[in-house]
Amino acid sequence: MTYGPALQALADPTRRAILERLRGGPSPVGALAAGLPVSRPAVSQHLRVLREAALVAERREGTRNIYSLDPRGLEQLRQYIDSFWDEVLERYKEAVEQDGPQKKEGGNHARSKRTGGPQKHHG
Amino acid sequence: MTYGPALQALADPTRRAILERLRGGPSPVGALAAGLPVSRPAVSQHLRVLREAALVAERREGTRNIYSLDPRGLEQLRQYIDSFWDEVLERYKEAVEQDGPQKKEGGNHARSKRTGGPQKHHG
DNA sequence: AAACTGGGTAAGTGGTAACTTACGGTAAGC
DNA sequence: GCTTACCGTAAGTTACCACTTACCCAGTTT
Repeated sequence: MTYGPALQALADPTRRAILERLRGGPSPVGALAAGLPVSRPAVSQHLRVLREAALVAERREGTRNIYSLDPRGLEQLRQYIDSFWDEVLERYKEAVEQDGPQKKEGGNHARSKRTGGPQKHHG
Repeated sequence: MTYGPALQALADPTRRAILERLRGGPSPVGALAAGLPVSRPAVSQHLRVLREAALVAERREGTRNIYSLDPRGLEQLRQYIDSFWDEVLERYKEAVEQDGPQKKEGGNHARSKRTGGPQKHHG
């Protein structure tokens, strides 16, 4: 569970832009750089970081390197986030039990909608 | 969906350590700094970043500031990760359909275990 | 073989982020 | 009121990161 490199990789906007462009499918380096406001070597360096974080995978095809999204890094990130989710759920329930019934805020301090309140989403 | 600040906040190991310490429940600043290898002002600055990323919440209690985990930032992060998950699933299936049946690699190129292969985990 | 395409690496630079010490400001205790 | 905890902010320093240009290497084409 080495989520550190993945989190550090995702901190950079340019690297996130690279991942966004990979949503449409695998792509060689040149095509990636063509759609970004930085030079091709910069993209190469970013791809290296993303690869070491297991967020992208590399595949050689003749003279070009095709990059694609790698599930492994995303999986590690998801596990990291989810591990906090359980904690935050616990603390949130505590706060609700102590704070909700006392104040008359309608009792929906723990919102039922997905956005806005914590919610178990994985088994 | 402003996942940028949250991702940038989580890139720093010290900030992640602060969040780890908040797993056990809310805590004042001094207690947090006591368990970390940096000075108290440094922790204060980190808490500011975490607060602006909606990863922690602040509550004043007399002369001390109690910090706790905030669900909102985590929710945004989860949505961001999950948005990639769907894409990576699609690409992965494509790769398996094209690569798996042709090569005789045992057919388990798409692994069934949760760690190692992409998997739908949210409705 | 020579030329071309595609891409990773090296070296250098500017900006920024993380940390420190010093200070100021508010609430509690004697 | 004065002192003592608790904490945020200011100013300054250092280290790292993203980017650029220049260079080099592998594979393709004619």
